[in-house]
Amino acid sequence: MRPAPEPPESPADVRRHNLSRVLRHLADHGPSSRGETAAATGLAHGSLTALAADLVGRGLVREAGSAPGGGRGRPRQRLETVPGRVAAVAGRVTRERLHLTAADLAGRPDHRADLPHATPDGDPGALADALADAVRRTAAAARAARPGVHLAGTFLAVPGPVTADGLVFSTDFGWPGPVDLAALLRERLGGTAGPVVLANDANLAALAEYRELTVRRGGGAPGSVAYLKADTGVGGGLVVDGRIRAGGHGVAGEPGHMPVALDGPPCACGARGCLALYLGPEALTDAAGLAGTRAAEGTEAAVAALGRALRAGEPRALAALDAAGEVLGAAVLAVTSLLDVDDVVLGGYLAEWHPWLERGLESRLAGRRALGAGAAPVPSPLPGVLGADASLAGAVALARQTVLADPASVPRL
Amino acid sequence: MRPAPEPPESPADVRRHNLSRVLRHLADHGPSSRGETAAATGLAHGSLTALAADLVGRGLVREAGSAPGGGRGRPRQRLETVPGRVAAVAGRVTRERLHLTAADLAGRPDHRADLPHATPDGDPGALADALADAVRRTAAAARAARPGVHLAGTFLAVPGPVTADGLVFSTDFGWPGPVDLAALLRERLGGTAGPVVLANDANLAALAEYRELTVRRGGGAPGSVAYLKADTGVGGGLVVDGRIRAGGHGVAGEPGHMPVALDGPPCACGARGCLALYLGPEALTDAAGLAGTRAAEGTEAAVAALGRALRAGEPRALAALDAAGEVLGAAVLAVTSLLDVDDVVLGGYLAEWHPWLERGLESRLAGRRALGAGAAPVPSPLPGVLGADASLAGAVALARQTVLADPASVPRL
DNA sequence: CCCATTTACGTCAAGGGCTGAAATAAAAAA
DNA sequence: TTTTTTATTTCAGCCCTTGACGTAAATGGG
Repeated sequence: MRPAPEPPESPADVRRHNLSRVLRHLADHGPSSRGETAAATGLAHGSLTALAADLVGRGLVREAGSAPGGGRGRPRQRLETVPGRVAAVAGRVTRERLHLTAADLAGRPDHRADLPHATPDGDPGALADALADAVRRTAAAARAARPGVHLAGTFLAVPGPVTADGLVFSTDFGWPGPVDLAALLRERLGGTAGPVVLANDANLAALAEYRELTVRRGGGAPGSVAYLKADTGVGGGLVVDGRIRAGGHGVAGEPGHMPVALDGPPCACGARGCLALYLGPEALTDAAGLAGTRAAEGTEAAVAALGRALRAGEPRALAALDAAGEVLGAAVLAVTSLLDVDDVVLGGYLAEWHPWLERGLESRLAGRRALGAGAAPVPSPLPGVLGADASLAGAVALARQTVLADPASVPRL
Repeated sequence: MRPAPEPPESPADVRRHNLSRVLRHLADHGPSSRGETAAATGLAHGSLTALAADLVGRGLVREAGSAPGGGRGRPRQRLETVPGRVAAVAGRVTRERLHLTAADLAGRPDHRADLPHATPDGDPGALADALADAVRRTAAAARAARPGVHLAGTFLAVPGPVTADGLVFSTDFGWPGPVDLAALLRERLGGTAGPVVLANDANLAALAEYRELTVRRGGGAPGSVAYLKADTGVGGGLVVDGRIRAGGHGVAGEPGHMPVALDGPPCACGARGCLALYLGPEALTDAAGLAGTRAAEGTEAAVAALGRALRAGEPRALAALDAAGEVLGAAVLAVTSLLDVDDVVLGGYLAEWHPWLERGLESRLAGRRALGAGAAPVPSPLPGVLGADASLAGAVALARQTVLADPASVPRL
């Protein structure tokens, strides 16, 4: 693809790396003194003075008084990150709507907008116009609410694969081929609100659930998560060593058309027994006996009806979820065989209906450790906790990651 | 796992990176002048003078006369890598034998040894003793043949997963739990022949086939390959961005127990419809009607018999391979859905019998691009070209990668 | 109340790296 | 032989980290 541009390294890169190292330590481990931070990062004390001064100068870090309960000697001055210094415009674009928010890097959303975009199918320019307008509005609101805030950029979740070059493929928008939506947006925004970054919505949801999981477990080393969701379709994403892995074509971790049954029914994609044929909304609602509802009121209504049926304990619905759990269990085995991830997280209605999937999952995954006592354990899939906002949270997480990776991108005050 | 040691960066790391950048350019693109190299790497001319002098001082690079056919002006002095400056001990350890060789980094093997090791099952110390002895012998031969050669280390392919910490799990050797074989070997070698690096044999085979593929295609940007092999069992490996990805537990890309059939037969691992139940040597020879041969003469003989049957065109053998091709096709779809690799490479008898697998593969993979014109193409699996020596070649490739990543590890002359 | 002790942090010279401009080297053309 | 052209080397300037040393700011004993 790209002609291997891999740039040379310079002293400036060393600085970037070490600034990032210090800022990430403070962000992940809470307030700590210069000395503690130096010890934790392996940097010399002298370097830490300079690095801390740099971060303070950019408004990213501040002194938070002396640490309590010290013994003798000069008390430690604690450093902490400044919550509101940096924000980003985060968004989610769907076929019909634009969800936008300005969030600080802790993830607190603000200035939320949720508007329909009546842009004609297949016209990327019109969508870019609507998006640019909404982004400008959100950015302006964020700037007005917190004067002096640095906007780290515009991070958008889009339905469809995004390549390393930023091209978006999306049949959702009626685009037959690749569209450089980021470039269209940049043209219209002209550098306001910083760089424009697009990513696949399921990948961002994976990142958000990954972050949620690591925060809940108290930080620690970066791990890996495979995310598997179903709502309007079956999708997924992959986070390895804390970073989204989308593959060269942007479709890594997309399990919808992974075959799980050799002699399964034929799929529109040309293969047979694809996962989507078992876990997709059409298949699942039909299996639960809601084909009539689906035909009459649409797929979304049928999914809602299935949810009600499950809570009511209707036998056909329960049986359908049992079967789906088994298929999901097989898919989880395939994922863990190939990817060796620490965790598998479910999203969409797979998360919502996790209690009813557990029996089927268990029947496929129980006893699976038997072979090779020391071999990798197969993680039980965990229900995601972020719901429909996962990809929006993922956009914020990506913004956070971007700033933490290069604190020097934030201007000096 | 590890407590996130991520070290700080210093000017020395810049040097390491840029030395590597220059040496890799020369290794991958053949001889080129300082000016050309500077342009290709993005380094300043002045820096290149110093970097080239450093590499020359370590004996890794030499001047190769002026470039032919220049126009006016001072002719370009070409730089080229020195083939014999660095070698490594590469090896493959199986249940019964030790294969060892000393190879220069271009991959030319030398001083090949292939000896049985009659070490009692389950005794890592005895295996380490035998290995250390063979490694010492090979290293001594390499040093004698080329005085002054730098030995970059000992790189060994082992059957079984290797974790990031170097622990080896191997039921092949009758070890019930993890063994730090590298540490045992280091104790015995005491720094002779450099660092000891262990890696999974299938992962190394994947690396070797990846390198073979990129070299054949004329270099270029690092890509990704999924490797799928069957010989005494079903295994595989994963190379992404030119590097082995083994996952946190060392089992990424191990497809043997990936389920491909929801209602398939039960497997010893506790799951159903595992890939190994269709492509493993027992399953395949039985399907071809060679169960009798297998019972009488063993699995290896049955596999050989199946090879003869295929070449003889026996219908049952051909039918078994057709069916296996279909299963393999489904597995390839699963792999490409989850991993978005550029290529899938087959190894073991899957490579050898590729002609007979093609029909089944084709029937599963043809027309698979239909969905989403711009979506990722599904690559047709390619037969590997390295045969049984793939993992040994992979050990050499890993040695090469290690030296190219840190030329400063080679001492000044 | 003062001072020694202890701990944290700031300062600064030294060492190494990269850059880019100017100087030098080496060949072909005039 | 001189000029022109192109490649490479040299060197001053700047940035980064390190580690020793000095200073700041507390506690506790006399």
